[in-house]
Amino acid sequence: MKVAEPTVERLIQYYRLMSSMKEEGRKVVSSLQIGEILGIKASQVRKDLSYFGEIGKRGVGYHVNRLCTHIENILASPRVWRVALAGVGNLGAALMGHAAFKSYKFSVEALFDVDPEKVGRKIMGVDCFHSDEIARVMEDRNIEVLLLAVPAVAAQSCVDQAVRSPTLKGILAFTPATVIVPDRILFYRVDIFVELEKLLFFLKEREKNNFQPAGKLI
Amino acid sequence: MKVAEPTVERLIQYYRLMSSMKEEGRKVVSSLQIGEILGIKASQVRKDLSYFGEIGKRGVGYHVNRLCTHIENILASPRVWRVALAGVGNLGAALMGHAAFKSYKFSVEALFDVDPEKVGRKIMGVDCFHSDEIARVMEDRNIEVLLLAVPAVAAQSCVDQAVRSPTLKGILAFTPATVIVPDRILFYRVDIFVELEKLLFFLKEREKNNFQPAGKLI
DNA sequence: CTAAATTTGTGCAATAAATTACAAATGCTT
DNA sequence: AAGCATTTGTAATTTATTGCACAAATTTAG
Repeated sequence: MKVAEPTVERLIQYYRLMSSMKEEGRKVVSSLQIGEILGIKASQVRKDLSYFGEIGKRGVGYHVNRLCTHIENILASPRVWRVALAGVGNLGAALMGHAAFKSYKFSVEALFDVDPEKVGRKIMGVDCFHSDEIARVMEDRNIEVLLLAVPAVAAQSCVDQAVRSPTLKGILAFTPATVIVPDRILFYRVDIFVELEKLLFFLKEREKNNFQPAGKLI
Repeated sequence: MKVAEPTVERLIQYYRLMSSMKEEGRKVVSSLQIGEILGIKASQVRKDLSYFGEIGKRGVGYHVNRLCTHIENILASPRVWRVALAGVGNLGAALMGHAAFKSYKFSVEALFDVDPEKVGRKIMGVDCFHSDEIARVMEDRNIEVLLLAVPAVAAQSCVDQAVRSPTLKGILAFTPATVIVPDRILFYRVDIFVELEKLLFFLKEREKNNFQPAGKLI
């Protein structure tokens, strides 16, 4: 039973929404209401939510607490993933400091940087090593996931080192650089500049057509 | 003639690759080679590139300089977009400091923050205003695009202010918060934590199936 | 208790995107 | 100059994703 990527993405959104509704004390919600808030068609919401079994109640809607727990189970981790962050510049710091970064799904077990000011110290409670030690430390500390927040020029060399550790399973990269990664490693990318380019491109298209061809909502 | 989003995304990748090949002095490249580097099927590359007219040469491949200019024209801006950045924390600073952020396609005309240390000063040459002034300043300075790098709790209020300016056309948000945006505004989102959740989810799925069902490459 | 109003779950249709397969064009080799 | 090896462009097909429409379940009102 495999789940499509767009479905997982929406499940995460539903989960966030249910969490906040739970806090507000809301008890029940319909697919139409979920859809309106998130900019998704109600039928899509129902299809996504029913994929893992009947969880709603006909004529009523979805029970917020129940749905929340349900999605939590679907998205649950089998264990706490061991993560390392390479690049403790502004972006890395932004990540570390972000509330959403404190998750029970993973723990940050090592940092890497080339700045002598940072190497050898603990930053926010985590040991920072020199980037030359990525392979060794990742294996020693049994790191499964690498978050790559280094400058574009350093990206490939960090990846090359990281994949030498047999413990590595996935990489999430925040760099516009093209990197080569072996098939056995799951690779995801967050590319701010691609998104910005896309926004400007479709802004131009809208202007050309002189008005709005219904872009993305939320 | 409308262009699909996945196509635009790949065009941006092709453009980056061609730029770097151009610098390396490479003259010719085939769809197969492009595809291997970027993790895209050669046929997909050809379909994307031929969409705007025949640009390659059969039996030979694509001329790097020519292809570079070609894609540049497709992605070109009609003018320099006027952009503002709300939230000059770590993430905002990371953006401002990034090499890829210096583009001839847009110029940053205003910053917004609530920190009294920053408000009223120039940061990297750009005036920083208090977030309460978003609506006024955006209209005064004719800002068309807002980059939203504020904490989740502040996101909706910033958007509400920004959409009051009739000059606003698009928003790129870096927040996991759900925000309501009117249809006339083009809205894009970069959500690091959704990507991280997706990575962990599919890592779990791989493990469950005991081995790799060919994930995303690059 | 019956009828009307909601709202889910889901088979089927429609749309979007990726892949295949191959003719046409080009260059290289002999 | 003829034949072979490349490589593009694209029509046709396949796969993926979304949207529609309606039966089934539930609640509310009279």
